[in-house]
Amino acid sequence: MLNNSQYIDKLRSSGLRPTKQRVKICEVLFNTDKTFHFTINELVKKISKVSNHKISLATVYNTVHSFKKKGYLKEIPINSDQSYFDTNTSHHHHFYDESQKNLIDIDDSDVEPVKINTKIPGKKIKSVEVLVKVEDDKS
Amino acid sequence: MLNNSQYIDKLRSSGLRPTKQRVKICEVLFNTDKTFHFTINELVKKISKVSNHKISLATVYNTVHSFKKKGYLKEIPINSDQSYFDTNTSHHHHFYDESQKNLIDIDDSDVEPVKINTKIPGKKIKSVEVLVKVEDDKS
DNA sequence: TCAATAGTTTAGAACAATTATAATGTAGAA
DNA sequence: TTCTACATTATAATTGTTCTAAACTATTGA
Repeated sequence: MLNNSQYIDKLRSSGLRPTKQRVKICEVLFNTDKTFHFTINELVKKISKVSNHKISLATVYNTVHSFKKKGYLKEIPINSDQSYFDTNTSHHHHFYDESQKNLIDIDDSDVEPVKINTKIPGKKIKSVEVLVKVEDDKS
Repeated sequence: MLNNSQYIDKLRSSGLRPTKQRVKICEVLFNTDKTFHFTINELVKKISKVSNHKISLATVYNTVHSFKKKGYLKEIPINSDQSYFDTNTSHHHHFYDESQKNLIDIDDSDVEPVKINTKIPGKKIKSVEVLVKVEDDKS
């Protein structure tokens, strides 16, 4: 929940020029209490709903990728025809409802720490993500 | 590690006609002690290495999808430009080395049971998969 | 204040993975 | 053997994403 000048500062301080397009995308992504999941397509639609000045698809891709690189967004590992991104960059997990193609956050505190009793020589763990696939309970 | 007539039985018993192509793909996928991970592209290459009668790309896609539906293959949830499949359909997890785009199995016994302390009304858990992303340890 | 320049945006082309199409082929049942 | 439903095939179509190269703009420093 920041205002534009704060987005400008944030962008500048991370080495990204605060262009109109980037600030607009910040507004759409971060001007809310809730974090959310989105695909590029959904983001494009949301932008055009909020703004009358359209941002080109290439710019949306570029911006999402640079925000991901800067750590403002996370990519969620699920198999889908599209990539999902998450404005919640804290450590957490997901339910994925395959029937409705719906993603739901699982708070890190709702998952007991995952203990991995094996390792790969020369590699260190970067992240541990749990994906819980659910389906309709017909019982 | 089955022979062709066993694959034929297996296919027939799951309602899939044992065509030449499906039996050949069974051989390529399951005629080994080790389970492995593959993309459709890699599978196509492997088939053409083993056999001189080529199977069309569409058939490989169709077959992999029907094998997945029958539970002979699992799709591995990672973000990539291609889908990864796994001949190991038992419950297990993965390391993903992003720098080398390399997937490594983690035995279920090497991961302490993942306890999820929340649920979604009306849904039941279908699977719980852990993806551990690793990177080079420069320390 | 005003170029210079390096980073950005853009439309559209290109690309790659996957799916659809529709004609031909084949397994299994009668 | 013949019929029918299911499979395979080559190819076209589709879709998500990346590339390209020209136009644009934020920043620097003269």
